[in-house]
Amino acid sequence: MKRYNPKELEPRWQKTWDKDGTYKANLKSDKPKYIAMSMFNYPSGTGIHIGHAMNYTISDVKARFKRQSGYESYHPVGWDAFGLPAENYAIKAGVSPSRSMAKIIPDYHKQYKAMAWSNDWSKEISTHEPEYYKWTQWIFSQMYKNKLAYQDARLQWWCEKCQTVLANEQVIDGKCWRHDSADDPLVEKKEVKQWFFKITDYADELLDAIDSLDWTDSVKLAQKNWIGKKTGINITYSIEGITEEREVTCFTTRPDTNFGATFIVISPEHELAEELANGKLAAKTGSDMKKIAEYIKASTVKSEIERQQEGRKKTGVFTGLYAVNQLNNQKLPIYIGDFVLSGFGTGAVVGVPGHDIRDFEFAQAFDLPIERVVVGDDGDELPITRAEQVQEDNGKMINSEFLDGLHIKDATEKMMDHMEAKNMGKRVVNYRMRDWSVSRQRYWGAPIPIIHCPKDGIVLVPDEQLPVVLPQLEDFKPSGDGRSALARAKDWLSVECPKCGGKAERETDTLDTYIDSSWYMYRYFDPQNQDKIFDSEIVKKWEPIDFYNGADHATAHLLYARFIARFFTKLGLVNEPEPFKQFLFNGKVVAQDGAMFSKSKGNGVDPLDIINQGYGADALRTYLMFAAPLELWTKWDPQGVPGTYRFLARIWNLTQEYLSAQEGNTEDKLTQDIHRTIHGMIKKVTKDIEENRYNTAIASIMQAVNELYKFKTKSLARSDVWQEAFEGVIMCVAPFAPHIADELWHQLGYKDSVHIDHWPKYDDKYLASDEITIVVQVNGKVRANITMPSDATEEDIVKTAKVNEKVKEYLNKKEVRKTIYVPRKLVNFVV
RNA sequence: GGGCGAGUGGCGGAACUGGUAUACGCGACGGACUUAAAAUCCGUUGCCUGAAUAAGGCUUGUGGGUUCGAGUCCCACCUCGCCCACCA
Repeated sequence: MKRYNPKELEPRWQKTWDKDGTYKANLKSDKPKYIAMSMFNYPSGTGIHIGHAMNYTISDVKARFKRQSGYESYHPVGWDAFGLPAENYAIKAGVSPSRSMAKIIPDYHKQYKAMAWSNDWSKEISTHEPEYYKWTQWIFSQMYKNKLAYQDARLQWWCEKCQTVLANEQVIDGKCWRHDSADDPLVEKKEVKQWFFKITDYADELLDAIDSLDWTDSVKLAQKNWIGKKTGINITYSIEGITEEREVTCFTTRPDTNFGATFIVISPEHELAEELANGKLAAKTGSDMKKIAEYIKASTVKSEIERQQEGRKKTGVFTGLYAVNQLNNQKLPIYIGDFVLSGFGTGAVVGVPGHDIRDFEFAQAFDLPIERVVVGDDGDELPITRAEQVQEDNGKMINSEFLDGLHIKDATEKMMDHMEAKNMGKRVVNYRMRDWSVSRQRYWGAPIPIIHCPKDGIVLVPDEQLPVVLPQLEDFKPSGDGRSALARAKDWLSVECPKCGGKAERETDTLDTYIDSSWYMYRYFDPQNQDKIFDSEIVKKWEPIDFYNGADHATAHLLYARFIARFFTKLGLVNEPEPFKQFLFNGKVVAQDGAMFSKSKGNGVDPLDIINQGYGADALRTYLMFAAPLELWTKWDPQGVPGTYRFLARIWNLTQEYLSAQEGNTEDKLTQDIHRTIHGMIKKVTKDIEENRYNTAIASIMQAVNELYKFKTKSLARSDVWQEAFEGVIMCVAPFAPHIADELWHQLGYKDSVHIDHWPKYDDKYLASDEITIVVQVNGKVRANITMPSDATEEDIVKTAKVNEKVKEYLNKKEVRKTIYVPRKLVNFVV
């Protein structure tokens, strides 16, 4: 008998599939289409790790399942090759990033193939190739032409180590996401001229569509929070006793509490603050210009993390000015405080210390009055002196004249109506989301296709001159003045202005790599197109992506991709505004102690090691999909792969036994049992894979195999029903363990691959048994099981249950007050 | 601080719309084969009392509730994980 030897058979099948083009997708096929993919990989040079093995196997199983089920199934492959890690690695190693990519990517090919991911290699893409980034640049041009790209000088997060600006989501705990260890520097704010995409124009669209997405709920919620839509009111206050006439406008979502307002705080970046600091304005009674200027300076230098380290201790400075609350003519002193953010709302807030914790803390720090205007569920009406009395998000109004007695929700509406009628304020909507900063001052990215002309200003590179090819440089370190290394590429830099033909200079910023990854799924459908970004006809046939998964990038990447898809619909390039029909936010594999696998900790698990130890990719894939539900984080168990290896070997051994058995008949009872087992398995596996519950799908195959081992002790013969059983098991296990499946499929006599168009069908008629087991309870406790013919009536069942010895004991001649009967399942006697 | 999710054997985890809790796997123990080991196969394995594969009791983080019946539904609390975080 041949032994199960993955080391021999796996490479052999990989070659065969390659040669036969088994996984090549025909995008013009008449079959129904299906595309499953995981977020593409960033080739870092360290190879794939167990986390990649997890991610890509998830979408591969899905793609294989659909391919077997008769779909034209496409499992694409590509590389997110631009970006900082490759560039930093190149700086360190002294090799250009393009050269190191040329070396790294072929290594990845080997690893992907060893894992048996059913990729269509003929359509491979990489974002760093000019053929690809030509179209990334084209997207920028389209944005610019549609007035969705603009340049603006803004305070940006700046990482000293990266020498580049960072998006908000790239700042983690006050540090750069790439440099977040203890000895790394904190990020700073720096004023930089940046290119932006106006994603905020799409905020409502992006928000409204979220509910209808078939995505992991936590991701949908994260997207909603990221957009952060808030409806409120901008209240404008006039300022008293000032040298020039001024107003201050505050945004609030809680105008109902406005009778409790006792002060106003503006952000250090507020223009009023600036005017006070440079002496343009002052209170008639005098403002401490020096103190104000010092405070502003100190707070801009202060990093985010320093502010956090100070906890909630509020700082600020009085301006000498007062605003007037028109509701009750109360004078509200105006402060400058750094807890107020300039980027949200109007950069000014009205302080209601009785009902907002931050305002309360500020009031305590500056000894400002605290008024109660809401009584919460606790009924506490006492003056507010402690923090835990603050913040009633439910309650009724007091001390608020015409609002008294109203619930806060109704009071909010009434106050907004009142303020709008009296011209005190105007309803507004605010978003947390800002425009997408797309400039990076780094070398390894797609150059922004812009030319700066002394005469014509900003000029777009004409489409026919794209791509603007990234020049080969010896030294790609940032230039140090805030510009990328491209600023030193003098030949490249100097260019003829497309408008006037005069001497001009290229833009030296490159595009954020999130743009590369926000449209790559479309390029998969037409990877070689030289004339267009892609053929819309093919894309419209294949969109949306049916299945997408990943363990990271729940907000930024997915939101940007959705934005680009919506932009593409407006350009008529695609039909579907939502690019990903289904998104699964899968869990990660972590070390046994719960720590993340990482190179620096040296606790990584290399999938290739496990394969080469002799367990094979099939056992590894099966273990990863079996260990836990896909959305859960899993701890790596070194005993796990041997376990699934054993399971596959059991299938192998049993099949060998069958193949060397004599031809013969299988008796009816056994035939029935085998049918029930196999068809039950097929039903469960089909449903479970469909619903992304791979762990229980595998469990039910294991269970069926265990059953077959029992059945074979009765009689194992080369009969139709046994043949059907082995084919069923092999087809069901094929998405998880593709090599052993195709090998055994051929041993069973087939000449084609199990992986195309071979998914078993089940028939419910085999699932029915002629006997049913009924649970009998007395007072809700299980006391007996009875076996009844499957056509037994309720009357029969209850009668039989009642006379059961065990049950009789518990009924103990007492009167049965109530009998509950659950059809074909259970009887419960209440005494 | 806010939001979301999860607590089930020694471990990873099953359990459909409330109906036999602990499927499947790992580990452990026992047996068969073997000179021996590995591999393989067959058993046992939630906890407590019991000699018992007799019988009984208990058990899904804790405490209450609804129900004939609760891992599942409701309320309160505890613990852990993830995400966001001075967003007005």
